[in-house]
Amino acid sequence: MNKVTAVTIFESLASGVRLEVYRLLVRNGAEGVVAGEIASTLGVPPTNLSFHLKALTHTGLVSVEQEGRFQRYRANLSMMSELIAYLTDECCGGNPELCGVSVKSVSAECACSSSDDK
Amino acid sequence: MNKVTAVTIFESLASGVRLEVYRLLVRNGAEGVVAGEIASTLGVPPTNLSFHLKALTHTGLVSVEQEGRFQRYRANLSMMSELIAYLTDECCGGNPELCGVSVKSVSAECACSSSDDK
DNA sequence: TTAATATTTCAATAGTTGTTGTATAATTGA
DNA sequence: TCAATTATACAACAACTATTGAAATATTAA
Repeated sequence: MNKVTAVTIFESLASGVRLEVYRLLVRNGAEGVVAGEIASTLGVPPTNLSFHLKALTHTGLVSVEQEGRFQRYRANLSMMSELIAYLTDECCGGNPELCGVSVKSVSAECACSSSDDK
Repeated sequence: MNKVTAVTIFESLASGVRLEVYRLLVRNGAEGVVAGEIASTLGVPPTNLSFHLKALTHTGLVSVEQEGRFQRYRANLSMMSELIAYLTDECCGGNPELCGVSVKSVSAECACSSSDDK
């Protein structure tokens, strides 16, 4: 994780629409959600949603897979783990355990994001 | 943690300058850093730094304490813990342990942020 | 092939954010 | 008190972001 990537991730989530999209995808885990369903669930016009989904996929925070004429989106949780590590790994001069924030890395077998971890 | 607060925190960190400030404060833990030292360490003009510090303190991500004519800033790590919890607590329909991301809450005795946890 | 569905791209516009210099406020030491 | 130091507030401008509707692209079904 580097500064530019971290800033881009924060920009990705610094929008009410994108934050709701991300959380919806986190809740739906490996199953993911297709674009039209995201739009109807959140009440966001498809044009606008597409704009925000593009921002989220561009950072890698969300992945997309074509499924016939649908686009299925999923949250990429390992990116979030890396981000948290970046924010805390130098805490107190390199002793993150003192800070009360810990992160386990996402394993390949993770029930929540396995189909999404390539 | 609610949506508006979370978006505000992400906005706070969605800037190279603010992210560097935050990480500098995390590294310095309870000791904190005064504004002038932040400015010289990061090479940011005082006027501009003040703008960014205001944004960080406004969200509560950073706290400030007056010390004579200096303003001493510190990272508020408990806010970060809450944010992470907000992002992951409904993962996989309420089973965050499946996601590989865990967060311990910041304790009052935390060596890193104790003088900052009021 | 044609029509319908799902999604994205484009262009226009409104609003927001970041940067700078100058001016101001607050604290300290002589 | 006065001058020096530290930091913030304000105003102006450039740059970026979000939203919308209309048009385009891609897939499926008839």
